[in-house]
Amino acid sequence: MNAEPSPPIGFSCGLDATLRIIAGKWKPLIVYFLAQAPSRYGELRRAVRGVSDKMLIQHLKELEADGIVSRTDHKEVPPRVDYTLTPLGLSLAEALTPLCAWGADNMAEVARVFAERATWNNGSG
Amino acid sequence: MNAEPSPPIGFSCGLDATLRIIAGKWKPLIVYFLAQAPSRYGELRRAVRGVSDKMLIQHLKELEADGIVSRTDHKEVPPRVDYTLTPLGLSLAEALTPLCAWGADNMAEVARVFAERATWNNGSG
DNA sequence: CGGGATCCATTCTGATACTG
DNA sequence: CAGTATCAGAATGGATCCCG
Repeated sequence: MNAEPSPPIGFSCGLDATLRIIAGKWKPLIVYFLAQAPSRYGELRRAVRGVSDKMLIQHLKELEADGIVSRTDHKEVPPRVDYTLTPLGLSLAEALTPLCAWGADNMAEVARVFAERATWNNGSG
Repeated sequence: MNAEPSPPIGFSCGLDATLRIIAGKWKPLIVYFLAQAPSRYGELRRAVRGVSDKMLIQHLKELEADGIVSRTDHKEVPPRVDYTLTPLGLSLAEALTPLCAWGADNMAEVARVFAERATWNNGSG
């Protein structure tokens, strides 16, 4: 093999630990959005544009198991479920803020890079 | 489908843009490590524990195409190649700092959560 | 040392259809 | 409205062999 067998819970640094929590395409977005607004399932799904029901539910469950989000089922009909951040989740969302700022600050740059990258992919016509 | 067709380059927020860049299991680690030390290929591979040659090279190329890292081939023998952050990459690394701090601060919590999660998986039935 | 190509298995993600 | 089941496809990663 060409990589050291990594220990199950050993983190190389704090960032490594954080990544275990936010690994998943939509998790950072879910956490960050929840920090800005109280959110029902449907609201969340509209906010995190592009996510499917399957992934949203799956990530929500994992985030809940990880102590980042808290689920409240109001047991009404029609169904109403609220997702909110735990204190731990809130602190994580705050740590995410600089990334949001970075993206906003360099959005033009990022968009340009991805526009170029798109030209490679459909170069076939 | 069950999700709105998301526009190719439309970002819902700055975080969304950032995620396009650091999407990839090892990218944040690569960027963050590069911010701390000048790094040859081999050093990087040892630093980002668990990554395979295949993924490291692949992510490095993408990061280079995205203007985050810069590759310098010294054309020596034995081969020596250095990877460094561009100014853009450096600013990204700085935005990653709070996540590293969060992980360090909550490492015990994260480790505990993952230890519990491990018990589900090998509950042997 | 640094980099590359391939095969194969596992995991993650996504699209569709369905339920209460 | 909220959540679930199932299948298809892409990404990830291990192992292995190759090059300068």
